[in-house]
Amino acid sequence: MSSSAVAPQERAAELRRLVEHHSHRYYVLDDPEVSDAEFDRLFDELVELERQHPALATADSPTQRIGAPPTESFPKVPHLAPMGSLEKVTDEAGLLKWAADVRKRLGTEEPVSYVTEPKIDGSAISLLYDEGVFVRGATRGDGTRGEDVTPNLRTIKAIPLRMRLSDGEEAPRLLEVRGEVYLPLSAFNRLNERLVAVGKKNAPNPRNAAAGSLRQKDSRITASRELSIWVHGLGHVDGVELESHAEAIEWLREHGFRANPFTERHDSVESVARVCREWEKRRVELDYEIDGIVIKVDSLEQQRRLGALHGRPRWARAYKWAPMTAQTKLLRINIRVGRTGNLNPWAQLEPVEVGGVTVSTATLHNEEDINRKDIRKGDTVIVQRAGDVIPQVVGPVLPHSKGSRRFRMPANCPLCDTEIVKPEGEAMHRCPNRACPSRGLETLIHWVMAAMDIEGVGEQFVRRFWNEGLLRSMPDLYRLTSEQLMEHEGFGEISARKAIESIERSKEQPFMRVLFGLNIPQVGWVTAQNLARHFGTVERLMDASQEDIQAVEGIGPDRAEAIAEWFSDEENRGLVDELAALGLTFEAGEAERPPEGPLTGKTYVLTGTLERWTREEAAAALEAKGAKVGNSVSGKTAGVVVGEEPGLKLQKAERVGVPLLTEKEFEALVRG
DNA sequence: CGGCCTCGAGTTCC
DNA sequence: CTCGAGGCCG
Repeated sequence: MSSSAVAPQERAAELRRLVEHHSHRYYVLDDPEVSDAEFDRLFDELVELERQHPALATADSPTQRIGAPPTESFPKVPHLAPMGSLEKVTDEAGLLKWAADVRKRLGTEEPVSYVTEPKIDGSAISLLYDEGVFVRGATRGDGTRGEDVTPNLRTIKAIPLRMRLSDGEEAPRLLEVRGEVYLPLSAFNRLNERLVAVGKKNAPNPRNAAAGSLRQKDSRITASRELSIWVHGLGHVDGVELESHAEAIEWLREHGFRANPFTERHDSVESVARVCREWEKRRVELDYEIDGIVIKVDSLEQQRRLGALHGRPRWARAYKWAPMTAQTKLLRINIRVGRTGNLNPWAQLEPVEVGGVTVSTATLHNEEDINRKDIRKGDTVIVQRAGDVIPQVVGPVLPHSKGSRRFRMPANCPLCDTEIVKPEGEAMHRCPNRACPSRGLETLIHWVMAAMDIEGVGEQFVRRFWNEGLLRSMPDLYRLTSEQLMEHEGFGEISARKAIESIERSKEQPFMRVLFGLNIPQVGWVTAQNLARHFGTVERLMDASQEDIQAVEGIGPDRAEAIAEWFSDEENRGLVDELAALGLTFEAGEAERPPEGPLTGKTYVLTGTLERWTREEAAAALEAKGAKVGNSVSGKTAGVVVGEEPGLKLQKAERVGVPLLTEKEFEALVRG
């Protein structure tokens, strides 16, 4: 039917070659040569041609990746060469011990090279090529037999359906390629968004999502999951002569396979150790999860001599880092009432080690968040440390614990029994009772710790004397005597006097700190400073109208209203008067006037640790020149000072294009 | 009104 | 650190 002069057979072969070529550029090399539209045009033409001439639709045609009918189960198939698992080491000592063992077995005179590659947290698979054509793919299974998931693997575009061969080159009779199928983090996030949008359970982590996607009965679902693959070695091979692992990786690349770009060869174990250390920090840069580094002896001849023990090769090790995520039991969901009256649910967990520390509690933010993730009391949950620091509950490991129910915020405050309110459209529930005991206590802690920074008087001190009934408000603090303290265990004459002295000294703290400590809604550190500077004295602030307040930098109608309302309350006015009578500072001074300097109007951000400066010293030096020190990088940031072990702010700065400063450049800046 | 940016509030461990 | 939300600018 075709009007083309070219025979359909030839045109199909041509199209298949082109589609394969561009697909390889796009999915394996990440370096496309043609537009997506152009690619689609070629692909569509091939589909149409094969529709008209069904005989042309061979199994290795790129059109045959999707559309296999659902299978009932996955048959078990043997691996030609066994898929061993790797012995692991967890620290440098273990690595060096292994290297020493390798040298001993090979003879200490013999040089040994190693190859390192990221250890992908995905699903291990083996791909079988018969005369260069992909015919079967299987999971690891028990190492000798795995599950045949060929239709699903065919949907992964980075897996060549046919090996790339150079002119005249003959494909090996049989070839096994080993690799790790994984779900890129970006695809994982998209998947979870989709699942949640249609009311389905989200996947707990990319590894489970990858394994689950691979075992879908319907390969069309697998096709929608955007899986990819890194290949990292060969199993059984017919007639290919190679001498080293590095050569094998190169050979795989040449034949169309996708091998990880961070595969590196090393001549010393010290160099290997450095890579293991470096990647523990750098792993967040990748769009896939890695949980360690795989180290292999490079020479295949040495590998053969080293052999295996209990199916585990002596010539390779997995250097595994402490996990960033862990599973543990959610014992119960507790409620804390913050200083503003907000109700914060938090998880009491069975203690578990995550990233090197033991975690037993984690915030759960609010009711909506808990139910979006569908976290329930009694569930086994996944815990991770966000940004490597703050523990967070990612989600439940299904199924839920027996008889569990969705979480509901209590109707009444757990501390004062007042009915809880939740403003429409807001995420937080709150206890509206301003006299709620929890708020009083939290306000005092805020005063002592955050605002006044009273040395030797911390949270434990406040809690203790609160419970004794000696401390109910900020003024009470200034009426404490050393005699009263000495009646309590742990306070001698000296420690009691010291505590009272530092409380006394806090009266010298500047106006802005006092304002911050009053716990006025929506007034934090910055707004307190702006208010103090703008009004100068507390009298002027107390008498200001809402419009007056709105004239302050950074304050709009919402904050102005909250502030005006706070100062119109009789109880609050009484508190201010009482504190003023006790001698606290209610007039702006030096602290409220930031120095003018060459850097006025500029904001800098610090990340990592500097050699010769603490964070505070560096911030003070910048502020002395008139600069502000910000916490997050944005397009308006004047520069980011980068120290050792920088955090995510460095990447943000690079992305946004903010200038980076070394410690030297920073010093020149604050000196000049 | 949308999109950035900044600020506030709560947060964990040792 | 992260989230949510208020403020501000175009």
